[in-house]
Amino acid sequence: MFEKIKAYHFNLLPQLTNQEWQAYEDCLTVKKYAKGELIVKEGEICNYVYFVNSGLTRFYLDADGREVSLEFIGDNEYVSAYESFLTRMPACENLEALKETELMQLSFDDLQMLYHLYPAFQIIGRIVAEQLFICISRHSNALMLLTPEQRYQQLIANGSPLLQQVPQYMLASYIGVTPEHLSRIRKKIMKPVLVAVY
Amino acid sequence: MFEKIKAYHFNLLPQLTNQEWQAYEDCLTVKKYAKGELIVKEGEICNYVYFVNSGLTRFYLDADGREVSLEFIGDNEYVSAYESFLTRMPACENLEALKETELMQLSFDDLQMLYHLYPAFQIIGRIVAEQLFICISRHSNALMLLTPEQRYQQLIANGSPLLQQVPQYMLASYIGVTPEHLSRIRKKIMKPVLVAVY
DNA sequence: CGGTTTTCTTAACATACATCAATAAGAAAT
DNA sequence: ATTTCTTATTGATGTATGTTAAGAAAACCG
Repeated sequence: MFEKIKAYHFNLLPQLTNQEWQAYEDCLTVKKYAKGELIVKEGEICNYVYFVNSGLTRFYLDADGREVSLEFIGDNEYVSAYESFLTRMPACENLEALKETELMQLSFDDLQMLYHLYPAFQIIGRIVAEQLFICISRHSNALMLLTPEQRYQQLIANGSPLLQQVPQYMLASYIGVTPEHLSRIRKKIMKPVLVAVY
Repeated sequence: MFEKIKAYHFNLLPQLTNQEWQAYEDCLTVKKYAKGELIVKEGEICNYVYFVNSGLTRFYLDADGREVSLEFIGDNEYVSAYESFLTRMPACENLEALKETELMQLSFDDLQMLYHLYPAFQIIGRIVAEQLFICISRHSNALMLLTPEQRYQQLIANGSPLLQQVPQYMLASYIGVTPEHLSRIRKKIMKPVLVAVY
């Protein structure tokens, strides 16, 4: 039950002592979500940080019906509506299970308790926040710098597993276009520049 | 010399003891930059976190000549090419003084020393990273959700001081359009919808 | 398996934005 | 004050992307 999250933390600094790890395990509980279920709902305060044991999740914003996908998070990663979690204010994004998904959850109160009892968790909390900052900062830079077509090309170039696992209309909003336009982009990429030289 | 940064930290949790504050002050040094000078150059490792005593700075990416403005940071705020600072890898963004600017700088090594000696700095480091995450996460969401015109309207609605202090062509790249197009957006906003009802 | 729903593609047309070029308006320098 | 450089505006034109609508393909379900 704890193998995956333990393996994840084994690669993290600082390493936890047995006592710290035991305290951490005691705070974790398992949750299962069916395909399509919402893990975090817009408008509600997010009370947990989740570790994805198995499955796939999607963050998205809902602009009166138009769903804008922000991020897809799968196996062996932490996920949370972290802004809401930190500020204790209602979340503006939704977190959805894209398929049968198993999570380990850690509550806000338990985390504060760990911060208070063990300085090592303070350091981990700092490093996690720093990593999150780096991820989203890169993502944000890509949004400013690249066209939607270039962002799609990057998914291909990186061999992103999202291309297999995520429906195209969600990828479309992720790269910032309509599903119709992504379809055009794909067509264009498949039949590359054919200049009529004969 | 330390009034502004001290006032800033007075509103932060946790409060520093006199000893901690003294240790912090001992690490800070003042730097002045002239208008147009680069504080952090793309390709170089950023070795400092800066507190802006006075002046105005701009982050931007350089896509072969086309400058894309990411953020403007002025008086009484911390600023750094934080990804580069954290990872010790070359920065991909430039940080420029938009006018005569005075900064207080804290080096990477000194910060590690403070982290090591005083747990309070660990907590501050965590909270700072969390705040940064929140800021950029909101910015990133706005990029996905709003049109350039709506982003400009937001600047107006928030009474953003950037409208006065930053040249329009920099604001244009900040909201994601060309200077020509921002000019047209402004024109359209000034002469609002005139439907011919007579 | 057949039917139903969801997802993907295609086309025609509309709109937002980029590009290029010219000019005008301001700011800085001499 | 005159010149020079930078910044802002405007118009003409091109391209990328959105919208609407229809049909095709794929996934799901009884």
